[in-house]
Amino acid sequence: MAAKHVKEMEALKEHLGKHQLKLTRQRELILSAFLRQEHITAEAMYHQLAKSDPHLGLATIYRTLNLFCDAGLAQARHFGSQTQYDNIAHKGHHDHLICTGCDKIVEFENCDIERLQEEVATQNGFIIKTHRLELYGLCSRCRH
Amino acid sequence: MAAKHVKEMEALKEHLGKHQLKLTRQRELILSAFLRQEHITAEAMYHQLAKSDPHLGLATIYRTLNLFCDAGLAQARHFGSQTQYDNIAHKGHHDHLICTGCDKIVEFENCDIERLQEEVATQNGFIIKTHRLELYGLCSRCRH
DNA sequence: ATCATTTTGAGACAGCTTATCAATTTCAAT
DNA sequence: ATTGAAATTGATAAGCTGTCTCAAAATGAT
Ligand SMILES: [Mn+2]
Ligand SMILES: [Mn+2]
Ligand SMILES: [Zn+2]
Ligand SMILES: [Zn+2]
Repeated sequence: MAAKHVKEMEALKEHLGKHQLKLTRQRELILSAFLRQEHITAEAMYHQLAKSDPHLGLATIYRTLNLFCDAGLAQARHFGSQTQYDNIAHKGHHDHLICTGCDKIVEFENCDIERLQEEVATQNGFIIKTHRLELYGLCSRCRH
Repeated sequence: MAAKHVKEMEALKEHLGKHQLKLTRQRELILSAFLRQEHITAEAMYHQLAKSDPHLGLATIYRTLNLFCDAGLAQARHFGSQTQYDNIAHKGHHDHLICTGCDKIVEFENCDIERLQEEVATQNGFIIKTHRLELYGLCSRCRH
């Protein structure tokens, strides 16, 4: 319990230190809840945490998840109308397959695609900083 | 002038006919303005058309651009916070390189990437219906 | 020309996220 | 341990993009 998510906590503390930010009870709480998820929206986390912490504000959730993005622990992804915060703390970069039938999300990684993306960028004089690749379709179960 | 965009106009009329919709002055006007663009937001088109047609409503622009999507002339893409309507009337499918410095958008097409996407989907039991691939970075000019 | 149906324009409304600001908390310096 | 400047929080207002509402106008089949 005490040894859980220590590395991520250290990463957060390092970011806080570099930017004159403070470690608060809320930030610790939200971090530990966030690290249990694969992807989550601010709203979903708000309702989840409200059970044990009814006074935690939605704005604080948003602020904190955005802070995690700055710290490199999370990545904001716009699936549909809401922002999903993706837990990339102990996962590398990855992209997503999204089932439009049941909203299932599958993560994948493909070096060949990444390499071709770089090629395309170079051909056009660009240097890629980020990218988004989302494949929308039907999973095996929803196909029927 | 009169022979411009005839094919797209016919495509629109065909769609209207099939769906009991009517051809209006506004739809003609918005179509001809839209076909001059590569990508445009509803807001941008609203301001552009307001010069010659101050009473054209923003809701009408949205409705009409969405109609073009249904008719296969346009495709909605969510870059950042706004929806860009992409003129795909006489272009096939394509993806985008986006400069975060100057907002320049370069279109590209890469069959190898598309093929690898299909592979990834198949491996995971998915059948792709659509996808989005956006590469964000700096163009040659903005790199300095 | 008639008239049922569709469309329009203006503004209200909705969903998601950020800004505001007084009160509280943190933490470095005593 | 106490102090106090600076950062943070929570409640809520505001912002932004896009859709809905509805009375008035336009369309087009007859
Ligand atoms: Mn993910
Ligand atoms: Mn395009
Ligand atoms: Zn599914
Ligand atoms: Zn640029």
